[in-house]
Amino acid sequence: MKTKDKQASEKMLKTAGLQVTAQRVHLCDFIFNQSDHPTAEEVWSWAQKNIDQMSRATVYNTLNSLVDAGLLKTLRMPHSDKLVFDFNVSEHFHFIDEKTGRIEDLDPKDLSWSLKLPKGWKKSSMEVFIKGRK
Amino acid sequence: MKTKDKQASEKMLKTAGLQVTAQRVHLCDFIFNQSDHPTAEEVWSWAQKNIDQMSRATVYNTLNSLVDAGLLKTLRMPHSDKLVFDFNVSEHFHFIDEKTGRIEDLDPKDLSWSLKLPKGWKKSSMEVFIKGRK
DNA sequence: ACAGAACTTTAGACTTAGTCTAAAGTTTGA
DNA sequence: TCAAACTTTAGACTAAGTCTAAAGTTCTGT
Repeated sequence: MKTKDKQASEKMLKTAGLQVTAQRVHLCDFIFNQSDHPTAEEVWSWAQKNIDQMSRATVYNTLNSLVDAGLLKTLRMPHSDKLVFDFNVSEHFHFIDEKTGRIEDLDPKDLSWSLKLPKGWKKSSMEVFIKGRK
Repeated sequence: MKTKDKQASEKMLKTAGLQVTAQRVHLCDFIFNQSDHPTAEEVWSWAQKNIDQMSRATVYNTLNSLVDAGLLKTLRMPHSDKLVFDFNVSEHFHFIDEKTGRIEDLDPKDLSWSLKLPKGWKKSSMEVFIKGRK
């Protein structure tokens, strides 16, 4: 791991109020610098190959801590039973390539919408998945 | 099961090109007349209580056959790891009540939207989940 | 109506993704 | 520096769903 990436991960963890541990720093480096919408199992399988000591529970604990700290969001895709993690935590939508299953971010500016909910219902968040081909 | 419901289920199965069996007729009656966005496990637990002979595999087989035949759609909700079945197969969107987890259909007329995809990308379908409170 | 083919159902083993446990190790802060 | 708080670990466990192959049911052609 590059020194600057290591330092960036450490800083991010600290800023988020999380303890800095070797395992978390390694995982953050992968999640934020080397992966794209990874599933938990992808993170775990990377960790098994690339980190000497790392248990499955630590992977899941770390992912959950990062979500709780607001550094990651979880997505559940209509086409798969796996939980997906997204380090883009600002509002945006997702495109799923039907051929490859690959997930791409869509700029929220590219979807304009207006919603009329029944009286008294209040929207707090919104998920949009576009399926299609490239 | 009411005679007219039984006949309706039989007709629906036939029309869809599926063999009519006692198990499928029972399950269809529940799915189409007595449930609302059920999960597979809800269907299975209903079946255990209400049908003498019914294996878990039959519940899943039947649900999958109904999906293949276009009579049901599957949904994967962002907030749950369970597959949900929807007998409303026409275009519509979903509202999830944050308090209860309950899923409500939204009339597609109540969400107007326009999407600008990158050159060459083609949308084939779209899922929208609104989370909020009532 | 009958035989054989095709399809469906069954119990229970299996798989996959993820959680839990409790003991050992690490980090923090007075 | 020491204790409290937090984190990691291996592996058992759980939940949701799939698979298997044998037995049962329905369909098709005559």
